[in-house]
Amino acid sequence: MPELPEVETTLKGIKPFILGQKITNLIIRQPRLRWDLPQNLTKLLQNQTLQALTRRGKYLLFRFSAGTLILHLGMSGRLCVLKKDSPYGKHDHVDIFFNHLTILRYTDPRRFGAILFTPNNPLVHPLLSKIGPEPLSRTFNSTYLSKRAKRHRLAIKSFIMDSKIIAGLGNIYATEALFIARIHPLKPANDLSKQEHTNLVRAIKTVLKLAIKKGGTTLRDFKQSDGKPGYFRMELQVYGRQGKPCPRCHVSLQQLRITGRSTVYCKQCQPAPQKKVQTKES
DNA sequence: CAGAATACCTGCGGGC
DNA sequence: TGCCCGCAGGTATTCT
Repeated sequence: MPELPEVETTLKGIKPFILGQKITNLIIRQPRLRWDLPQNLTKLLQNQTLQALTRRGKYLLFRFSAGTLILHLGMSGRLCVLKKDSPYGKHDHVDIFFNHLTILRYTDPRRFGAILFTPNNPLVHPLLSKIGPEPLSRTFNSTYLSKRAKRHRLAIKSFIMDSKIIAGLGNIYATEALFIARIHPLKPANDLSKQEHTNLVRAIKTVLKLAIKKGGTTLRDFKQSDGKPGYFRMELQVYGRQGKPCPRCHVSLQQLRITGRSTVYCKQCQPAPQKKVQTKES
């Protein structure tokens, strides 16, 4: 469910309903997520007014005077805004009540998500301190990418999915960006040319911006306050389309597995990397 | 040290 | 219909 654009969509969807509002209560039905919820979370948040809601990578940051709630949606997490007394389901683990009448509900079947609290600057929290630049910021550029790639021989797809290199890029968008940039996902990161780095940076920004734009249309779901999640529908060019024709050249799309993650690419548009030949002399 | 495998959970679709 | 298997948008932790 949540890659960077969906987290951004979630943020935009819930923000107008809860910013400046005061937390009156919490209902915790399931405290066991990736890590157990803080024991005293209700006490920490009670009577706290939401001062700011921001995003860092795939983490949502809810700032209060006492500190910051750090929330990650994991693989299957969702947040939605509901009216009080809305019926809850099996995986609706946490309800945060604002002004007695609005519920911010956290739903997560797989419970890979996380909810943490820090009294300090969240950006120095161990989970956030090592995250790379935001892909849509100016600091994420080809100079940065080629500099970081120099030391790494691993597949470019794994490289750009490393949050220490870039914040928030997941399997779908890594796959899509490599297709757009016409780079084979297995190409070693330090074998990319300067031009390829430039193309890849541009492709990442393009695909994320477009996805966020499309996610914007789902904001209506949040406004309905009816418990429906914000769907994120978009036109994926290659992800999940293995065996189907490449949208550019119509050759059948290939699938492979890179460090456990399914990867789709076009063998014609994304030519296989040159294999390095080991010679006796060198 | 880089990079790969593993672990955490539930649900779903396909094959039998 | 039901069981078993593999797979799923993430990432910290453990291993080699």
